[in-house]
Amino acid sequence: MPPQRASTVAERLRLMSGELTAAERKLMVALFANYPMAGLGSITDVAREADVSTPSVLRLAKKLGFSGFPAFQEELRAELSAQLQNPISKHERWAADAPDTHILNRFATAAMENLSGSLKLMDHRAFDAIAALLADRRRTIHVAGGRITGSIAAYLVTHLQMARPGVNLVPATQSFWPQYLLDIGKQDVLVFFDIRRYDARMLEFAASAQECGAKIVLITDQWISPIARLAVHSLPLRIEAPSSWDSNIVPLFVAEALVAATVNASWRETEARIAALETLSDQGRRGK
Amino acid sequence: MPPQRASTVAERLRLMSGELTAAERKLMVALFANYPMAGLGSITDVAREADVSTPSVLRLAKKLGFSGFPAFQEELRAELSAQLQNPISKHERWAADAPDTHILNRFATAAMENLSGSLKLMDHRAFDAIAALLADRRRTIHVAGGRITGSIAAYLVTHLQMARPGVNLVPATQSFWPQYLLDIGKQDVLVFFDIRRYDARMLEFAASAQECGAKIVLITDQWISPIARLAVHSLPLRIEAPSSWDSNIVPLFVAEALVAATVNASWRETEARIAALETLSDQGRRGK
DNA sequence: CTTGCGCTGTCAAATTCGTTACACTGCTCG
DNA sequence: CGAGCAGTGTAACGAATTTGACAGCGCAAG
Repeated sequence: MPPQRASTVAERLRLMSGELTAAERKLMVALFANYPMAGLGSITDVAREADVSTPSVLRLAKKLGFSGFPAFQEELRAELSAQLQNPISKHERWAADAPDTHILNRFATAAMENLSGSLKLMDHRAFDAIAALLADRRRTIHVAGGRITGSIAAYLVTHLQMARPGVNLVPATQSFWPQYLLDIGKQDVLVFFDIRRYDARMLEFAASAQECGAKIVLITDQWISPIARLAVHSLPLRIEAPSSWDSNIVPLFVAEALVAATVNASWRETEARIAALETLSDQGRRGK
Repeated sequence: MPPQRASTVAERLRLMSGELTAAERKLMVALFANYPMAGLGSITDVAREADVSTPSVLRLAKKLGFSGFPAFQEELRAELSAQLQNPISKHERWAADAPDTHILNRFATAAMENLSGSLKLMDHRAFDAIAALLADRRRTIHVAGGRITGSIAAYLVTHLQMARPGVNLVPATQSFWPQYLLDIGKQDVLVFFDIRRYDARMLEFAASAQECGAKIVLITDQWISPIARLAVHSLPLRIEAPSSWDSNIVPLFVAEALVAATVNASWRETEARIAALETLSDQGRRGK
């Protein structure tokens, strides 16, 4: 086990720099030349880079207190990893005065990790392409969700309807689906929310819709719904939660961001619509 | 030599994400969880981290166009090295390769600020008290939302119904409200989602419900709905978004956290219910 | 000049790693 | 319902790495 005094390998090396032999100093110089990347190859690579023999590298590692070269290397990786890690891990206190184990704080941590994890996983060009589809007024939009995700789908529809005409929510009742398919045209866009416990019926529905010529867009979890095979664009999201069920915060996030992107993409047409909606709402309010 | 089309391994993975198998997706998720460090251990480590077998890692590497795992790893190291020398990498990146001004990144920043701001604003004892009310099976729960927040209310109802009996969604159609009031009893709990553009009708409804003896719980924004005067507990949340409309991510967050807290508070009773639900779902699936 | 000590590189053993071959599982299609 | 297939894991092989042992070299002290 490495000593606890100096936290990093670099620090430990500097502390010991007085007691290093010639070969070890060559190694140190080579390592600092681009730290810590230079230490991440095989022991052979490191030795050749510093122009010393392989055992010299091993001897240095042991001198620094590691059990062997792999242990040394793992420490380097851990340091680098910590350095790269998102500052999210900076334990910024969440709910004031509540313990870290409080459900609010645990959920907050999970939500943050899901969000940043999803964004790393996500292809932003797919996102942009979806927004462009949604902004295309020649296309009719249909949004479908399952038992749980139905609320998210409804949320997306509510907002999209404020931004553009021709937006429909696919009914939750599955027996309506066959007749609903009748209204799906060649240029239509179908947005599916499908997260695990994937619904086999929804897959069938997607297949039928695709045969009608509709474009399929999928918002799913990291394990990816089978509908992905039919979709022109898929967004895999992280949805883990410290709970009996999954978290739909990130799907909602995506829905909101898609609406905003859609509005941006067709601002000229949307502007007037939003203004008209405002007027109508005010009238409705005053009228009562 | 790897193909030149996509410059980074991450990019290549995203391009191929549609053609990945289940094990390969697990690897992708694990790799992105801390990219690219997660790929720098031995092939055994990488496999264990993603919970797949060693050959699956190798297969993915070959699928991406590398001659073998070492070639794949060397590419990752090269990327990391380049990234470390560029000061750009200091920017904690959200969506990979997307500019900071991309709507996804702006929304992500807003979501984080809303969440941490809400938690600092929130009284966690009020939260716990609400959870205790929701967990009390002697009380019937009613959840109401407005035009926008209706979806969030529906989401809360869907989940609460899985955890306990006696949970109702107040219908969105306002003309049903008078008759709905008939069913509200003395010990009932009414959860309102009311964020700005507060609905005057909802305030009236809340007042009537309170006169029936129901306990009012309010989830609102930082400007606080007038219903707060009637409520036994209020949770003010931050909901700003870089968009024409407000963000309901934090309200959804609260809904999910409340469900989890409710489940925790009455686990003994809930456990059996969840198990029964599982059984019924499976039967329903197999039965069809 | 010689002796002894410490450092370093060469070599080979042991272990771990990367890779290939094969068998099993679950799904799709006839 | 059975055959075929894609996908996955287990197990064995070969390759590379890591590590220990040993011998040569240089330096310093006697």
